[in-house]
Amino acid sequence: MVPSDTVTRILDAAEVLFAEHGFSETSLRRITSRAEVNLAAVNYHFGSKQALIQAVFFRYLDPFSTDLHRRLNDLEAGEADAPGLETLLDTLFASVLEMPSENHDLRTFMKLLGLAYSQTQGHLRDELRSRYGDIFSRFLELLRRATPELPDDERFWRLHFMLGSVIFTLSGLNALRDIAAHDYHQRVTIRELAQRLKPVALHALRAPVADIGAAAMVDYPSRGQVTSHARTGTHS
Amino acid sequence: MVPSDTVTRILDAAEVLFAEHGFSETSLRRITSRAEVNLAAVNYHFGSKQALIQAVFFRYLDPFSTDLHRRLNDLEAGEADAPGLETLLDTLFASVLEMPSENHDLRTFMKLLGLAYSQTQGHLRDELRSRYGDIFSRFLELLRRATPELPDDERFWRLHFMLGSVIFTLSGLNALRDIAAHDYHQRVTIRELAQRLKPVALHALRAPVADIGAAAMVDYPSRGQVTSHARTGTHS
Amino acid sequence: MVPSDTVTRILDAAEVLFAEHGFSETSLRRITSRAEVNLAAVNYHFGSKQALIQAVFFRYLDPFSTDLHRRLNDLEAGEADAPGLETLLDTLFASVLEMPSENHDLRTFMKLLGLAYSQTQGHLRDELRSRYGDIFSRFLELLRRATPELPDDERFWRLHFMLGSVIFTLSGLNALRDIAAHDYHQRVTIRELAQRLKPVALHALRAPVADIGAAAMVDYPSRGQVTSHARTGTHS
Amino acid sequence: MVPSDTVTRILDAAEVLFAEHGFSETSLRRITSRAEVNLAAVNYHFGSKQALIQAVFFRYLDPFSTDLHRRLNDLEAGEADAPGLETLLDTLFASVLEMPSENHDLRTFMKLLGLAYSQTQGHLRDELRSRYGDIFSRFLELLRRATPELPDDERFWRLHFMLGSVIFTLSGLNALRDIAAHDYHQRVTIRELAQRLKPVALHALRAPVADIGAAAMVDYPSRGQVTSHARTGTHS
DNA sequence: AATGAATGAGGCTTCATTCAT
DNA sequence: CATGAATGAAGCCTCATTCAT
Repeated sequence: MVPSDTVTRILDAAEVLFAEHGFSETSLRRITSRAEVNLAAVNYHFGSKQALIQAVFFRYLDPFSTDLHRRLNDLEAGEADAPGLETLLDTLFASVLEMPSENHDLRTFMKLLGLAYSQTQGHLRDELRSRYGDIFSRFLELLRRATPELPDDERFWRLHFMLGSVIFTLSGLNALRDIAAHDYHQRVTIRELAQRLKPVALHALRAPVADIGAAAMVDYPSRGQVTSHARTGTHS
Repeated sequence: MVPSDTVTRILDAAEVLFAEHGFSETSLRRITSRAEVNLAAVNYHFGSKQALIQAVFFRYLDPFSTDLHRRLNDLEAGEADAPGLETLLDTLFASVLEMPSENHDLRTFMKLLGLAYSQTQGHLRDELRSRYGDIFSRFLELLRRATPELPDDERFWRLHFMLGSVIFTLSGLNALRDIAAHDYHQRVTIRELAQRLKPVALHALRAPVADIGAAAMVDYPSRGQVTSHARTGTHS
Repeated sequence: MVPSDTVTRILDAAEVLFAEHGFSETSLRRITSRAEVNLAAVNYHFGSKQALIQAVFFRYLDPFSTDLHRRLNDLEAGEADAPGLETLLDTLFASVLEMPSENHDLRTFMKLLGLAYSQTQGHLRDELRSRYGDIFSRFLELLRRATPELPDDERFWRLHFMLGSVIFTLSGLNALRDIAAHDYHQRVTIRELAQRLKPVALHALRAPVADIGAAAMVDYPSRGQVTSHARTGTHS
Repeated sequence: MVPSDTVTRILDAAEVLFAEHGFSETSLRRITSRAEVNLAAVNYHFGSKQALIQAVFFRYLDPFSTDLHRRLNDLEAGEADAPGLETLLDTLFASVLEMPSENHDLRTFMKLLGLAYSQTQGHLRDELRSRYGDIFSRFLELLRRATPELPDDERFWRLHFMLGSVIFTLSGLNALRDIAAHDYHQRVTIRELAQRLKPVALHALRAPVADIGAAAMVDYPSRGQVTSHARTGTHS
């Protein structure tokens, strides 16, 4: 069951090139050329380009999913109460940060994840949902217990706000890092970014809930009325 | 200077198709076919596919940029002090939400923005930066005055966290909305989402700053140590 | 509405190569190379290889169908009674033999027709049926009146026996002609073959009808019983 | 000398798939997949795809050839005179109809035979001619004695007319049978078809011989002269 | 100002075959 | 005896672009 050398090399090459140029923009020729492998090998081992794309994700996410499950098991076994929000986030961050450190690049994968969401790869989205829906649901349920004050729908959206922060930032990390390095003379690591993100995420999840019903009534002010518009009072 | 009917129809078609399928995945044939226009018209009027992509963005962002400039003018003219954080966000949201209401779809554009960031369209990123760098810098400066407690680099990253929330959520809105509608029996509008996002963004920007130097020392716990790991204490 | 030079050259090349090597065995590369035309021209002008195959047939059969209709019109206008069997066959033969003599090769087309039947080109068969069903039905109806003594089903099968004779013989004509030339020192033309075929077809159609019901009972003799088997008596 | 199970399964699968889709259109992958056999097995056991095609035919035709030889032996041993035309045809039909009844499908083979003639499988035609030329010649000689009134060349062509009827009809039997079933509410068996074919073949072979020399002079009438054209008088 | 025709490049996939094991 | 892996060639098709009209 050990993946052959050829398979691994194709996956390695595909991973990097997809992350760098996108799926459609990366031809099989380029992948196999970089992997120093016959062009037909992709179709032989994976069946199609789409299947290769999925395989790249599976190789990353399968161990991650397993690891996170195990960590959540530990978490639930160790404490009487449901884990708190901070503990939960720490666990998630730890799983994400540690997992691929072995031989893969986290940034690469985050870019892939960003691509997966933005490029319309319907097949991918479906496959990911069906394959990793369980771990996602499990985490969401723990998050629910850790934030009982949030209505379900509000929690759903905030989770995706957070997800967007992570994926967007990390997937565009190269460009952003260049800017940051230029403007603030610093080089950030992913670990540092995680440190920065944590308090933001915590506060974001604990922010008071806006009264949507009322808010939906409030028309945003047009130009020229800006200074006198009614405050919605979500933040005292 | 009035764009010919052909030009407008191409832009309209391109906008929708790009948002729906991505840039590379949308052929000029499909665009011109949908626009009921000759295949050569794109190259005739725009010069190349890349130029068309840029034109789609300019048509959206030019009025937005102008509008936001005007609102910020009003803001600065009306008050003695620098505008507060909430006012600033309200102004931004108002500009975003109002702008395309004339004849375009905000969601469509947000998907395009998401694509622009994830798909490696180097030319686009450069073009956007040089064309809209001014308004971005202006807003960032106002944000700086509204959040004097934040170090510059921290503010930079948090702004991108927020940006990620917005773009990610809105660009994947269709899919997410379906899930939300199914699980929580509600249909969200973009305006509602903005209402949900505002308090989150406010609190995220105002979250205490983690001590990165120290945090970088802290190794994330491995599996099995989860329950006893040292809390980082970012949130009391 | 005049087909461009490119279109004509593609059709000419395809016609010959298809007849010579079959559909699947003839690549578009070979066709366009012979036609001295760009490889992409086939897809530009016809859309696909299948469409090209159909177009080759249409170019032949459309004029033939029109011509035969006109001849049958003349036939029905000129005589009070329904035309006799021999007249009918003469008309068909004349239409077939005269039609493509202008600039095409009848033998080539007959080979194509043979291919169309034997190679499993489902799409072609359907297309031909729907496009030329009318003229076929019209001819069949006239044949019905010319052979009132035949049951409908018998006529149907005999017509296909005849069709098989024509198509099979003409489609394999090259090979057969070589043999005939070698064994009988003669070179046959298609016109001569038509002369040979006519009396055969006439007598075949007028052969007495076997009693199928009874015949079906009769078991064909096994080996060793040959000399004493019961004659079916269809021909005295 | 017993063919291994693998060989048999490959032949069985190939036979059906070739008949159904043609030679070029049937890939070795499909054959081996249907036979549940390793992809390389074909090349291992047969050497090449062409050799497989030939093997499929040999498996059918070798027993048939043997059987027909034996029947002709019986025929010549049993009667003083040369066998009559009808007896000869009966013998041929009996051999054809009985042979494959063991475990193969006659219709399948007839489709193969049709393909062999129309698809340009040069190698096949040569191979069949050299392998079964003897039995063909023997039958032709008996036919010569049974139809002494026919010139040799005329007999040659009429035999091929007949052959065309058989192969064309049987190779397209599925489609034709559907039509017949729909139009005439009957389901035909191959045996019935043979019953129908016999009188037709008999009369066809016995039809008077056209005067080719003269006929070749006769120009087929053009359109508009149809009703008044000179009859060629082949059938009084 | 606009277009129909044409093209070179390159896309993914499938093929029959080979070879080391 | 049999097979999984691999490969070079070739398949059809689509692409963005150009150009004469």
